[in-house]
Amino acid sequence: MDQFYAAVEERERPEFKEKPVVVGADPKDGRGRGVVSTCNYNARKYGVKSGMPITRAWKLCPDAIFLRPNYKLYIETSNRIMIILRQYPDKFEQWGLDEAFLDVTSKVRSFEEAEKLAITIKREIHNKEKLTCSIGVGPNKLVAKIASDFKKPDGITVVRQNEAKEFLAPLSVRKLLWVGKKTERRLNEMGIKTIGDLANFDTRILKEKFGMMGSYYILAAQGIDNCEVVEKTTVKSVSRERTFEEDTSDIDMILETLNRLCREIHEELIEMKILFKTVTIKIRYENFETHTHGKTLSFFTGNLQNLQKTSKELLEPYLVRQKNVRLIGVRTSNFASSSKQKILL
DNA sequence: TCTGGGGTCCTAGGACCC
DNA sequence: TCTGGGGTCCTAGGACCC
Repeated sequence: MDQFYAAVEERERPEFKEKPVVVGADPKDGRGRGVVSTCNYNARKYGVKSGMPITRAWKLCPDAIFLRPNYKLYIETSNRIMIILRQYPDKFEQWGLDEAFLDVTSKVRSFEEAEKLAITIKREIHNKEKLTCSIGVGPNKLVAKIASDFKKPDGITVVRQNEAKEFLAPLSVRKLLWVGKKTERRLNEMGIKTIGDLANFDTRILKEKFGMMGSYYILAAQGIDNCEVVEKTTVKSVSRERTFEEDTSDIDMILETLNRLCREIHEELIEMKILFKTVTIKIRYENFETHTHGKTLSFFTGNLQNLQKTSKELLEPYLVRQKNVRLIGVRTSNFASSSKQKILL
């Protein structure tokens, strides 16, 4: 979907359309914490981008409309879009709230037919939801995903297998899936800037330096990706975290927040009928130093007091330091279904 | 620039079992 | 004395995704 959160907000409030819209944290006149989730194209003209600190966005474009994300609305919209998409492929994989992979291999006979199908899908989404999206058609997930990003907004890009290598070669390595900021920097230091550079690089050295991912990058640079389109069905962890409005040393307040995060997790686990065995806390100090500390119990539980007591015990050793706290978080994992498992409290 | 929140997966070390 | 090999599970940190 194109600038999904911002586009949904514009749909609900058409008068926003002509203005820069930034969805994310509250900028609080330049003292706010957090980042930009999504912004519309009018805001991008000022240099605002997703992931940017909200204070920076506020400096770049103080007159923009700054909105807090309305996740309920985005999730509902996303769910309806995913229902539309599911009609078309053999295999379907949702990717976040606003992206999806559709394996249509057996539904079409050629890339021309695939492109027509892409047009049909775009039209249906636009008719039903008044939103635009950009679609990539490719021989595998990797190429399709990069192609989907090639022409935005409201674009379609088709890349056949025999065109894939040429299509990728001039693009930055950063465009590859699983090449983030750190890997990009490491590759750049090795003189690898584009996917073409990567395709021509010594495979032995890449494997040596990047392990399993190295092997993936080598194939990816050739336009090869054997990953299946597979729906992720089971949840592996449920977590909550909170950045305080100001760094704090108020232990009562920190522990109160911890209890609240535990309650929120507990409610979600009950709804999902899930028991957990592992609790992990997270703490970030004012200098951004971050630690996690976890414990696996000897039994599965869904009990709120267990969660609160365990997370408090895990967090306490980190609260004696002479440093203000920026963030705390709680995560539960190692799940069993409560309908199958014996419940121990 | 001053860095959210919800996730997944990988790595490396260590404990422990037979 | 100086010590194998297969396996599982746990822990902490980090990179990456949207």
